[in-house]
Amino acid sequence: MVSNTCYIICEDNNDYRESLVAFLEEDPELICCGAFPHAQDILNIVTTHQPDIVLMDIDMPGKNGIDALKEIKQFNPAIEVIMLTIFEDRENVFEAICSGASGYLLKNSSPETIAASIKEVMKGGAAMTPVIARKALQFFQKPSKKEGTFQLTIQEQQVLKLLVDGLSYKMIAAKMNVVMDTVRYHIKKIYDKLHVHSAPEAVAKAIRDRLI
Amino acid sequence: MVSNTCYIICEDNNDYRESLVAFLEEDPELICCGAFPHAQDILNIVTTHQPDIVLMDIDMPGKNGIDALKEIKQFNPAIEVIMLTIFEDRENVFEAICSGASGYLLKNSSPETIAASIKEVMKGGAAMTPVIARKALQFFQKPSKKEGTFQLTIQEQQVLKLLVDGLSYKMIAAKMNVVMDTVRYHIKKIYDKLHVHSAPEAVAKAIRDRLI
DNA sequence: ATAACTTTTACATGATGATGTAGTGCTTTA
DNA sequence: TAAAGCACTACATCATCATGTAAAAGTTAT
Repeated sequence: MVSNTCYIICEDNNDYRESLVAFLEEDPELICCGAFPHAQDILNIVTTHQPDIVLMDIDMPGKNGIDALKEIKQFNPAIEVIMLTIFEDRENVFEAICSGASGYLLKNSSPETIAASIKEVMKGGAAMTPVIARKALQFFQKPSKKEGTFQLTIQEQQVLKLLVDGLSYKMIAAKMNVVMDTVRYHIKKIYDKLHVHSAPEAVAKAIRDRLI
Repeated sequence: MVSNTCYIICEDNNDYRESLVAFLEEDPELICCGAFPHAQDILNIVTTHQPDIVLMDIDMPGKNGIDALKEIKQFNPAIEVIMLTIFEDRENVFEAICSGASGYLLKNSSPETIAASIKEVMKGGAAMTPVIARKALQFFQKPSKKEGTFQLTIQEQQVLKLLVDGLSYKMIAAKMNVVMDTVRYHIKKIYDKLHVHSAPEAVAKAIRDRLI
């Protein structure tokens, strides 16, 4: 069973686009069903050409590749998108990944790598160079106790966790087998340490700073 | 300039551990400075053997690999850790990545792949099979409006955002140029839609489901 | 245009939360 | 051992929140 993959490419550099397509033509599994110097009308493009996968440049005149990516994913999440770009800064990588890109390759990648990446993505994998992967991972490696966990005691951490889970003072007290006043005591100290003055604030801070 | 890499391995399967080490011995750049069938005393191990990188199994008798990973990273974030395991479920991958693993490989990876991964990590990259990478990426591809944004109206979204920012009803009312009762009205509806009964709960849900 | 719905406002009330003061008991440290 | 610090408890008070009912005002649809 031969499964061919139909791809389109949006890339404003004519030389790069054409030579990449020319290379990929060599591979019988990869079928180019469209090559465009922009992503202007991306939704029309994908409805018309029905690609399995889109190779998308970021920096293009008119609509940029990340906005195009968002439109595609909103329109049909089943369409895979690999970003193909010269930018490898945190912001672009983060934006692209969060918006649903299945891969992020630099343009200086070899065409062989790009071909292999397309196939990996079609097999349910993600395509990234190791350095990009590292950047991606760093996004959710908790900088948690970056400020030293705010020095919360065990009980305070426990109370905070239960607070984040939406429990009332009364319920927290029950869970911890203490009296409500004890819970108040701990919560006051939590507020002081987190520099907040209400439960919603504390919860937001706890989650965002990954204290819990 | 030859830069040798010193690694240790924690892996309870003797055959696997020994054959992997034997293979890696072939590579003059990779120096095994310790091989252990457990991670029991991991902090002592790393202080004694000073590895650049640790290959860590997850399922081991005594201390599991993820806990060991956490200890290592807390002790010295400069030590790279590659998880080497048979588990590729969401939870383990997520835990490992969040705890600072620089790589996550399956044990059925070829030893050549493992050797290459060690070198990639030492060059500042991350080591993951494409499928693992895909799982990792999915963690922060916003499932945002997975349940249809909970159908919050514009005002409700606005109120929710301000609530998450820690504002009181009074402050929210002022910001939105409405009376406090209006804020109450919206908040009640938000609670109904989110199936919660308090501000902390709403805030937690909003942040976790990326509604804001 | 009228019914149906949404948004805004008002009023009321019981529950919960935020904060302060203070006393007891236990552990740590000088 | 005395001082200091932390955890727990108690009591008090005012503010804020959660919820309900209800009535204008504005919108949408038939």
